[in-house]
Amino acid sequence: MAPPIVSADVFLAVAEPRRRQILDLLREGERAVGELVERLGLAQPQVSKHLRVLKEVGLVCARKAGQRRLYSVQGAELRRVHEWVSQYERYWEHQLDRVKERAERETRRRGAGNKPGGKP
Amino acid sequence: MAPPIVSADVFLAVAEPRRRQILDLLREGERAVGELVERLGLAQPQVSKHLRVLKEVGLVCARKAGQRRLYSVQGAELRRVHEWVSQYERYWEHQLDRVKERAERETRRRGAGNKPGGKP
DNA sequence: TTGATCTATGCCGATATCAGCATATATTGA
DNA sequence: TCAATATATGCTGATATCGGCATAGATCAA
Repeated sequence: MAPPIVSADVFLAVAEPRRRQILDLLREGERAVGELVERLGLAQPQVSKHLRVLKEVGLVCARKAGQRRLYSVQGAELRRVHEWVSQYERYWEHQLDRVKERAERETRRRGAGNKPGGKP
Repeated sequence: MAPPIVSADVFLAVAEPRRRQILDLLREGERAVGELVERLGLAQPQVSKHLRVLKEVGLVCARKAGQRRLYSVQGAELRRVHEWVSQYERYWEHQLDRVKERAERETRRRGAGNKPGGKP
């Protein structure tokens, strides 16, 4: 994986399932690369590359411990994602309201959908 | 944009800035493709393609109104994103705690970081 | 210093994605 | 039926991304 130049974007970083997995593992606490490799069943270089992407967007940080690097979550950047997606809460909360709204849309479609009364 | 075969994934769908823009516009209410084109300053085919992706992951739905298609948000799928990212709330809430934790890590690093007392 | 371990980087090929352009497919109205 | 409008789809080239593999760099132990 060549040095990610463009993708300094949290949304993109998190769109990768493996990277979400890595973050989920790190939520348990600091982990060395080797431990992540073991638990992900992924090759070591791939894990290092994903970690690099995560580091570049500020989602993880690393500290040296002997010959190992211990990575941990630095999740502040996820706040942007949380704030964005939270704007859509009303679309899954109050599921009953959604059903109702859907029904209304149905009605509208059948009733005044094309044109109020104008049909061949 | 060829028919997206693989990317039936909400995280990926939402990783695209334009698609988030589209959703944000649709949050104001139903919109026809043409209106989105106008407000996004993007070419019509591109908008249609992004809408298709959003539709395939269930983030929007369309209804016919004359020769136009009115798209609206169907945000229930975003719940998955919200739930995932919410697991990381502690990383940006209580900023003071974070500072404290960071300080502790610093201490650990300096104190017992490499090896308790073993240093050239 | 030498060798072993742990991690990062570089290169490769396959695939996906995006924008741009042309064009096909409705749908409406004359 | 024919033209106009609105939207969808197909094709193309440029770029990004991912995994696999080899290897470089760092650190520790003897």
